[in-house]
Amino acid sequence: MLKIGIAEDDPKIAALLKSALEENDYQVLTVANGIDALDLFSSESFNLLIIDVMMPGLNGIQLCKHLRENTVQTPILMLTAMGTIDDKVTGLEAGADDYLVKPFHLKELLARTAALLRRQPPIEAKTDHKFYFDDLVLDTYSKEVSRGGKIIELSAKEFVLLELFMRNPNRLLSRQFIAEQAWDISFETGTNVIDVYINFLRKKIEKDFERKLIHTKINMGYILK
Amino acid sequence: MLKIGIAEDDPKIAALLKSALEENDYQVLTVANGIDALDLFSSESFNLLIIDVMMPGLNGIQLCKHLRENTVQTPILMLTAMGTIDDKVTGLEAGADDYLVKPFHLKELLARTAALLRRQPPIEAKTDHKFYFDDLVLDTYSKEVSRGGKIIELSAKEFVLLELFMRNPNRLLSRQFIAEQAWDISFETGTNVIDVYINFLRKKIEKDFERKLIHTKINMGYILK
DNA sequence: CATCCATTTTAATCTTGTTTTAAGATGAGA
DNA sequence: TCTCATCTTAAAACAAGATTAAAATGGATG
Repeated sequence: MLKIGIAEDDPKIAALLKSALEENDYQVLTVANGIDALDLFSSESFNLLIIDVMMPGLNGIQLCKHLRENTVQTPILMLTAMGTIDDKVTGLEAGADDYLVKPFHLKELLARTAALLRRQPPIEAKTDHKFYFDDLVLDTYSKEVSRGGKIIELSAKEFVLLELFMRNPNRLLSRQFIAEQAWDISFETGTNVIDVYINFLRKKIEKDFERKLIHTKINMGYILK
Repeated sequence: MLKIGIAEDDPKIAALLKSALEENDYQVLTVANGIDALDLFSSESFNLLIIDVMMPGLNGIQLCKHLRENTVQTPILMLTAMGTIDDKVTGLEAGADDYLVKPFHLKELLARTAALLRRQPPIEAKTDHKFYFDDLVLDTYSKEVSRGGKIIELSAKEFVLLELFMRNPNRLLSRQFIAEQAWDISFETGTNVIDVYINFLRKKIEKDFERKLIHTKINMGYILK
């Protein structure tokens, strides 16, 4: 069952929303202020959050920002008071996915709710943006890498580095180039991070496999081939 | 400074994007319809184009196609309305590099913008990184050399030296010139590195083959012919 | 705020191969 | 034949990269 969290300080509106949504077979939890909302929405996982902009303590915008900063990805529907047109911009900027101006018809709320929930599985639709090389697959959306069908766990930096190679197959990449692209350093530092990370990558993507993919060209750089 | 062009007919969204991007130190130019966009994007050069699909006159897909036909290679980020999932496919087919479904988080826009800008044109792969002489091929992209289809492994210095010859076929290269170009030494040192490396090269690229390619001109230098 | 854990970076060592030096051999031209 | 430039080879000097461990960093958690 799909689970919806509501942050709304007006008890009448909160009750109205709750009953309307429950009638449509959603499971609903409500909180009456921003602080409680932050606690609840951060600790439990929801399919959708409905947040009122005007709340005592922590308002909807601030709440929204905090949640996004805590990497909460749940779709957020923002409820704004009429007249505050700029709330739309601010709300979206803070990380909301849609907004609704009060007063609204319950019908519209239900429609938008359904739309947002329907939009959740677009992760499946995002099957593009994959790079293939030999039996290695790198997906820039899910940030997943696999070789021969077997998922390989990479850290952020490891992923960025491998992505660079996958975007430039059969091209020799100098350390200088790699440093600029993956580490944003253009000057000469005495570091050997790149070597270390090449080593990390090799351990993860080559160790248990037959073919080597990342080759060293001494005094030149590395090449994926 | 990196320059971004935006084609968006909704002035509010356009302003929002502009200010967000400018805050991140991009230079931004906006146009409000497809026709103007085609004019501007064709005449001035940008590092990235952000194009809304829905626009009066010329829509984003058409604009994208026209630009690509005019050999504009700039990365394009397409903005599509919610729900029109197929726009994604159409957009990418028309030549866009990425797409973003409205409404979106500014954070995500900025992330994708950065990603697209970081990505350098892999189109480079197609053009002239290859030098040919007789049956010898030198590829500056992969740093590979082959003769008669057979791969030849060269060290960095050997490669640089051969590249010098391949860039100057049928030209007599003095030791002085070679020293300056390949070793960055302009003064007279008592070294014989060049002779030694010519010998290394000959062993690798001539030993197993019929025709000699590097010829000695006593008291003058060497020539590839 | 203190602690934990994973990630990222630095540093040091070891191995390997490249680059350079040096010196004797070869060969071309006078 | 003699001389000098070039070729060849081997060894020395050097630097690059692999690898490992340890230190620093940065979130997450209580």
